[in-house]
Amino acid sequence: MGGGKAKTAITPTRDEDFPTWYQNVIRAADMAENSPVRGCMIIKPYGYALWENMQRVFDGMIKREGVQNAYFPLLIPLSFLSREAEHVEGFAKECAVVTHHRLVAAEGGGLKPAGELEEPLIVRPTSETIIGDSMARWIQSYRDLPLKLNQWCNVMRWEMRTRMFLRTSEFLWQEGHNAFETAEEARADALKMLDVYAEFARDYLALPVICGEKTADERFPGAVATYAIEGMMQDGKALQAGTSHDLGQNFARSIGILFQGRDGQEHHAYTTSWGISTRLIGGMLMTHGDDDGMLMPPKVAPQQIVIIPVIRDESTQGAVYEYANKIAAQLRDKGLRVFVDEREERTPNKMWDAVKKGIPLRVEAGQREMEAGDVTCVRRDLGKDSKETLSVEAFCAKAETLLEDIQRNLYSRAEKFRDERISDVKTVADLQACFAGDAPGFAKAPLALLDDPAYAPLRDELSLTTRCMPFEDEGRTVLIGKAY
RNA sequence: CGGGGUGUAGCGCAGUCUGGUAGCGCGCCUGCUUUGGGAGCAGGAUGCCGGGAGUUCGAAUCUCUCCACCCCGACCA
Repeated sequence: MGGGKAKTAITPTRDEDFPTWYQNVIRAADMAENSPVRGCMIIKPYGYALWENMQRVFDGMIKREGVQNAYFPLLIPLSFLSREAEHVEGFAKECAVVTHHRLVAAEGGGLKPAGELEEPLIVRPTSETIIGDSMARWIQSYRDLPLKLNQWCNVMRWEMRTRMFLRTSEFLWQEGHNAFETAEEARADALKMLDVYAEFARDYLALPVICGEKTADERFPGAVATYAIEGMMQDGKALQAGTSHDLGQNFARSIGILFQGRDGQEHHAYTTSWGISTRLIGGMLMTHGDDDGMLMPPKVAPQQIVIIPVIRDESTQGAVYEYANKIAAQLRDKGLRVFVDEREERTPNKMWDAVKKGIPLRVEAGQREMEAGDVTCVRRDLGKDSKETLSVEAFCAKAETLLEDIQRNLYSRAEKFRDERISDVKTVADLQACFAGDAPGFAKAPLALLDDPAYAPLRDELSLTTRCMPFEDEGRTVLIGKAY
């Protein structure tokens, strides 16, 4: 290559302007777009297919943990929210409120609400209170415990500033709500569900995450303890990718979740709640994406393999399409998700579309391959240098292994990136030096550093946050970084 | 809620200072030539220039006034 900069599919590049790059990857991959409603997003079919795959995998994982799915209302009576004092304080400011019902024609055209509700309803920002209300009726005896419920739904938080997938006013998630007889069981469950999150992130989304407990000021409103998985994005910032809360008896007390125990006495249940959201999609983008666009982890990729029939002259089109579809059928028999790109579009554009969408494996099948019984394939993670031509049989035999290899590669390079950007610091001065540069990553400090009087001013000046107290250090350290 | 900015074709923007028939790039449509890492040429369609009021013979442009959205902070999965 000459001295010129390589042409990238996405401009600006990550180095030039990370936030703009992020937005442009979403658009280039056709995952989502802004909606007419402030702060909300439209998830397009390609983005939603990714979410569906994530749901399918994760739903199976929690069912193995004995969790049952249910569905609770979108609207929650205002009075429910106020039951838990800390909870109200944490969420009140970001609630959307429904105060009226029914629309009638207004004078001068348009519509106006007709009746005012007796009690305002809030659009759920999370459902501890309304699910707790049902739990209070469903749980009577220790024999009803544990009760493990989950719902896949949308929630709304009226955020000041929104960013696609990472923070939107409405987002999709799962929220799990479990109830137990003892404090120990609840604590173990909160930790267990965090483990499930870590496994999901690591093994399916190829996201290396650090598991830990949140410091008191980062805790979920109303929780006794909040555990989180934290990821590092390619700009060095932290992303909280999932949380699991030990709610102790706080919610049970305020909502009245009581059961008669083995001792014949009434006791408050111990509850947990845990959630992951479409934010994980933003996390995957910022972890795996490159200057040519998205990179989908094979295990959840909407399309694992794209086959691009290369047409040189129209007389061969039918035969080449047939060839491509035959290969696709063989791969689908192995349970792989395959897309044959028969769109009426120029071949180079189809290739770039596949690149920008981050389809893990691209297969080119033209007359050349057809005559030899071959395919040409390229790995998205390694780029065009990985291009190789091999027989259909050989490729089909190898496809699953290739995808597993891509999955592993995505994880290990993300892990390497992260590990190179975690620095040990001992003092506030170290911390300051650590965040002097542009993409500092995380600092790992002794827990006592938080009590240093010089810490808070520096934290505010550099807008640092404590991410978590990693389990790997048994609570002796704290991870500090900039966050999304 | 504070500070800054932008509203003009589907998208991205110029034009506004200095008023005079609405422009460019991409995309889209048609045709021909092309097609293995982002095609070329020719033709074509698309605009209440954010809304309202004013000044003027004449307003995208000047004045007033609403409105919407974006960015930076405080808040957050």
